[in-house]
Amino acid sequence: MSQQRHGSTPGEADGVPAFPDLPEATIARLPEYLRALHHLAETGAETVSSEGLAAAAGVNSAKLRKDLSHLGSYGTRGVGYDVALLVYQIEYILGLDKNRAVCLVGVGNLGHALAGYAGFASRGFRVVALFDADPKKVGEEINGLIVQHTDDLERIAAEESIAIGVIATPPGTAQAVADALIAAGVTSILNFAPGVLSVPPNVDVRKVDLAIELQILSFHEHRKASLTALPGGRAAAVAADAAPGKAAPGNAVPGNQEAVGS
Amino acid sequence: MSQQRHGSTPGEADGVPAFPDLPEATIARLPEYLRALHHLAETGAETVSSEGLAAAAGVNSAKLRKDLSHLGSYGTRGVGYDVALLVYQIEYILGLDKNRAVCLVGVGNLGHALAGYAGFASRGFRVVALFDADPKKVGEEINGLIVQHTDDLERIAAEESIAIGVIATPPGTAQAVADALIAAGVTSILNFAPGVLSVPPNVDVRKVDLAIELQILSFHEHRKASLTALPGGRAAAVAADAAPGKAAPGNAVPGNQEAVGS
DNA sequence: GTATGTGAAAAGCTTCACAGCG
DNA sequence: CGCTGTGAAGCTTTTCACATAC
Repeated sequence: MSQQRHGSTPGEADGVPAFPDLPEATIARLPEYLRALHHLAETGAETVSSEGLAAAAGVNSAKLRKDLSHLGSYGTRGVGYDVALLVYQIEYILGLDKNRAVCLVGVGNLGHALAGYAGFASRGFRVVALFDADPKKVGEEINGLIVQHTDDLERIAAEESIAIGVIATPPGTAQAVADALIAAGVTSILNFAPGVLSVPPNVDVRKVDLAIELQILSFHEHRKASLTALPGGRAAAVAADAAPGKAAPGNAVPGNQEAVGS
Repeated sequence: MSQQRHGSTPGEADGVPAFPDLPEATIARLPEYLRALHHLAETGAETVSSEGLAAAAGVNSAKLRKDLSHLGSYGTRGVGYDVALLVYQIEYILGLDKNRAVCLVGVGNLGHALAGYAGFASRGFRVVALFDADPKKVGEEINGLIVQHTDDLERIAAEESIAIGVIATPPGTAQAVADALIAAGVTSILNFAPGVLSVPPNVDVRKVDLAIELQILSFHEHRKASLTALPGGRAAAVAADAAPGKAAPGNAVPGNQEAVGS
């Protein structure tokens, strides 16, 4: 995450738009900005201020401006940002103009739902193959796709030039699936199976663990309860709404609400 | 996110174990440590070194030690950590001994899968109620629970003292559902619907957006491609494995793999 | 006048490296 | 001697506040 600068841009002075190296925290927020922008575009807005977009995305405006400044200067002082232009720029940076092929491994409870998840298709991702190790599931049709056996995963993933593999198998088989995906040339994996995947450094893994999310919330419940239940009673009230300037709209647990990843 | 200090600990000098205020980043990793510890316990290990546990959880050992040091000193120098003791301590801190009641709103594709997700039950969370606004779904039985109408959400959630509400509705109704949950006294929400929820400051929200995860991966695909495909060819190789010290095992996109929250 | 873009300060998090304990 | 616990250093991210441009 720090290859080329930009400004003292080495090489590539001509056609190719030098790839800016954005902070990870910024990258994780761009999709949320994009969603907010699409929403604004639907309501007919042509421009939006950093204040307005920040509110729609649930972040503060200084952060938003700094994030966008990393992409280049696409705002107009005294006016705001051009919605359509910004949509285009963010989609370009995120590589969403590429219509990437996704495959999904593990068609259990969760995998089944993911296979039918409209949010994927509506954002430039095509689910092109489904796999499962269970012979009973192989052959089943879900959302227009036939479930194939994981034995064929490596071959088919390579043939279809899959860009992103989604793992929704039980934990025990996740590593083997990841290995097969990687062997087929996949370099991005979204992992729903609990546990850590071991992958070479050029492969990006993102993990979503639903139980972990609940456990984090449980911690906060525990914390709130332990403050409220204090004997004496007065500490409860104090703690419950300390942080006076903080009564902002729409956020709470900080490392989240916008930007899951991280 | 910053109510009580600790150190100049007010009140509570006796029985109640003053609640340590852990860094958010640490909290987000505790569940992963816990999973790794359970796994170790199953294999019969009684103690584990920071090195060993760190590897199992996909973090580096210094980070792990610092995280655990926030809970207190539960390790033995020269030996390591007692697995059972550490499991107990982490479960206590996370409040997992409380068997919290969870309700799930929106039994569509994804909600249906979540209702049957074994990972919830196996971690001290009881799904006690399902809701949907669609009359066709009300009355349906999923995993032993009858789907109820969202009109009754507020009343039932209050009656059942729901601790955590999971929202898996379409984006348009998520805010209304959140409002109803909050009115019923729910102070923790896990939101799968795209978009930002507006909640009072005492309510914690965590968000999981599957499309955002894919978009972040798409960015990294785009970045990798733009480095590899550079004309001249040599810059490609250089960029592809810059960051020499980074060839670590089992991780990649940093803000993630362990600790989604983020 | 208004809102962006950005240096500089502050806060938060990670890594280092080693003192200290078992 | 090995491994934890932890100050201190280094890095990333957020926030502030204002010069700059429209």
